[in-house]
Amino acid sequence: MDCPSFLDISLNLNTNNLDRSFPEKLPKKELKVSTSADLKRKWMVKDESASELREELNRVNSENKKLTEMLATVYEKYYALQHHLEKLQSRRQSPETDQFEQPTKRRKQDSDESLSLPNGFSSGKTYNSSSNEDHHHDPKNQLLSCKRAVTDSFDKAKISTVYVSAVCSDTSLTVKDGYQWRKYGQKVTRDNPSPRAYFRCSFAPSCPVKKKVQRSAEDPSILVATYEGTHNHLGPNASEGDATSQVGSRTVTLEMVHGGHSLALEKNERETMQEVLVQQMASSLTKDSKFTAALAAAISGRLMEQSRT
DNA sequence: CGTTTTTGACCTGCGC
DNA sequence: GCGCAGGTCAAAAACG
Repeated sequence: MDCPSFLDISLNLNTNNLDRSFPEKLPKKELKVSTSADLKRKWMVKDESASELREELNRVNSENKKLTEMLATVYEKYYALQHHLEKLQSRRQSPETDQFEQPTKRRKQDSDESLSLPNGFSSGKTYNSSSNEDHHHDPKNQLLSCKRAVTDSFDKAKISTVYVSAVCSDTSLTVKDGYQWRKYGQKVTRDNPSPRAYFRCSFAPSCPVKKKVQRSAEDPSILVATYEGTHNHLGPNASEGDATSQVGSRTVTLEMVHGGHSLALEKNERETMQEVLVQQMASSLTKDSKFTAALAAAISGRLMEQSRT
């Protein structure tokens, strides 16, 4: 899958411009130093360091290229996932072709859910999109946040569902959203081999919010978190629940445009996505002790060289 | 030792 | 009324 043109995924380090500047400057200096043997020796040292710098720039350039390729791969995977969801959405709209439809009896509540995407991907019932959770879940933090509006006036608990990508091998069933949760139960449900975990906000009983987390039966790499209720206390700790921490845990989230059955991203969301990816890469690099050590060594080495000349 | 997680038992609501 | 399935409780275990 090609990256769309609106996404400039190259990491512009301006190394090419620097590289081009060297040949222009060098000859001028060489003319001057040719009159003095000492200056000539000095210049030869500088020339060596210039070639070193060129090598360094070449190395950085190739690294830049690799990073660009990595970023392209990330985009590729993202769009594949998006396409997959789009397919599921279209299946939902044509129930006669819904291969996931459960022939057996279901509870009324579940039947509502089965009207839409299979395996709890969405709900035929519409839910309120203005719940507190939705405000707390920054678009950056959510892979897919399917918002729904409550039509049932008796349902005072606002419900929202969030889809989060997760590592398949990770069986913890935890969705980092900044809040602290206490697990109070786990159950294996009939239509999904993976267990469903039940969480209460750790501020309970003063905070009534509950959360259910279960792997999607369709795609085990996706965790489906269902939030019920509204937090009646201050929001999550920024250091815990902000976009950076989510990025760090390899969770990339986006809002899904639900009303028009379209998965097309709004322009600002694309920019957000781009920012998130750049942050992710920067975060990965700064967390890599080898990289930072090498960078520090290179910088200090260069400073030492300059101080000597 | 206090807090959190696990897990089997129990409760509740729905369909037949 | 019965059986099934989801949701909750609470004692025990695990953890820091």
